[in-house]
Amino acid sequence: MGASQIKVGSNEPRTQSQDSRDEILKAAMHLFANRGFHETSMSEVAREARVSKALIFWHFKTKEELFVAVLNRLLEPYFIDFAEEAAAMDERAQIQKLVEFYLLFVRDNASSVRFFLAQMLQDQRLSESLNDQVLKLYTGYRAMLIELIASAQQKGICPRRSAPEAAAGFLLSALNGLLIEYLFLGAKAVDPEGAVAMVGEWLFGDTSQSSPSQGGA
Amino acid sequence: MGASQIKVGSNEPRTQSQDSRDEILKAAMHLFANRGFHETSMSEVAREARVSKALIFWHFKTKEELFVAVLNRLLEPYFIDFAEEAAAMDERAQIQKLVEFYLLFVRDNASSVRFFLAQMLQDQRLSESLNDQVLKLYTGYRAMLIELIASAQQKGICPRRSAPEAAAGFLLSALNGLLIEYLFLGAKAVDPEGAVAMVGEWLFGDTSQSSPSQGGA
DNA sequence: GCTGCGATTGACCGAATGGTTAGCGGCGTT
DNA sequence: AACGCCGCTAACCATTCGGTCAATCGCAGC
Repeated sequence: MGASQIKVGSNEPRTQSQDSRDEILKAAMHLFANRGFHETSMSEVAREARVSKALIFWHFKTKEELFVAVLNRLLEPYFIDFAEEAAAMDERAQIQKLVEFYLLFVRDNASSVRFFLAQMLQDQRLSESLNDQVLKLYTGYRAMLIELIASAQQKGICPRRSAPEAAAGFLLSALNGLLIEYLFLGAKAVDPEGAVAMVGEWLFGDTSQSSPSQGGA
Repeated sequence: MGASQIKVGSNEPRTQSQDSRDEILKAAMHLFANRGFHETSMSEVAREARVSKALIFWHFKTKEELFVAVLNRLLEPYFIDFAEEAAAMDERAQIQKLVEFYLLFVRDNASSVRFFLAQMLQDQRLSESLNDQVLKLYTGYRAMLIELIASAQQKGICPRRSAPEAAAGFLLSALNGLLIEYLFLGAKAVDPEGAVAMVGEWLFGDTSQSSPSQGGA
């Protein structure tokens, strides 16, 4: 229905097909992320993308192929390099920056994080590639933490004497716990600042508490 | 097909209908927990329960009704009272027991925990009642932790000076983090003993490490 | 103007879905 | 022996699913 009329102001000459493919991906992202794989039908995607169902199958051979395309698209913002952000900081500041970064990212990408988590929990077969990539992210983050903690311990900044691996594992668990707490209870229950302060207190024996309130039942 | 011939030796006189209803619930539990709501068809349930599909609709009006029945059945083992288990222990032992209990429970009920988590993350409408009950469990557990920590602080056992709410929240987050770590990486990555030791170290300034190994890359 | 080709569509398909219905066997009651 | 009810089933129903196909549309090159 008049799809050829739509020519939103994009000066760059993209093939018309790229446009429709993108529209389909956008619609599929939205639907898959909010309803999951099995609960989303190709007809719904077609309707939301204002495109015929057959066109989707022209762009993507099967529903699964569309799904993994969506997965990869949603995963893109997850790959950023932290290195440039923490150029000349001491270990302690780097660790805290890392923690804050994790939590802010989760807050800003809550919907896709929720989607990935649910997807990996439920349908392991469909999300094998997803599993690999997430695991890669996870181990990378973990390795950075271990290195930072070990370095901090050597410099004597960190009084805690646990093995860096164990400390990093525990810290990561706490972060993941905050993640799911955030997913369920929303922003009201978790604030990055408080968590960062908590980590500082735990790892470095801090007692400076900038925000001493935060009671809850 | 000859279903009336099956008369497994059960001496107790339960109505035949209760038997079939139970068989259906068992099959549905298995299938729902391993595949989710939308991915499980009533015909599959019927086949696994070795019962006609119509009989399922005779016991349960709709698929959703069967589902919530399964939910409640799966939730039963989650309601236990901790009070009797920790009768005459000091706060520290109680806290550690509580932590150990949490982790052991997750390990022993991993499949249903995974199912609940995925279900709540994905389909909030269908799991409203589930949400309520889990939240109740959560806040109950949290309240116990808060009380124990506060009490330990008053007695001077716990040197950490954070607000009990904050400490309990952080501890709970760590536990939830261990939960999802366990769900993804399996038993090899998380051991309750190590976690309990870690908590002791964190909360009470312990340095006794009974199992000093456990390196990882 | 014709041709060729990438992009797009409506109509269609078999399979599976959640749910219904008419009826059947067995058993306790009268 | 007739009745009625409970437990149960095979067959059926409308709808929706993922996927296919022949037929177009628009446009570049000749």
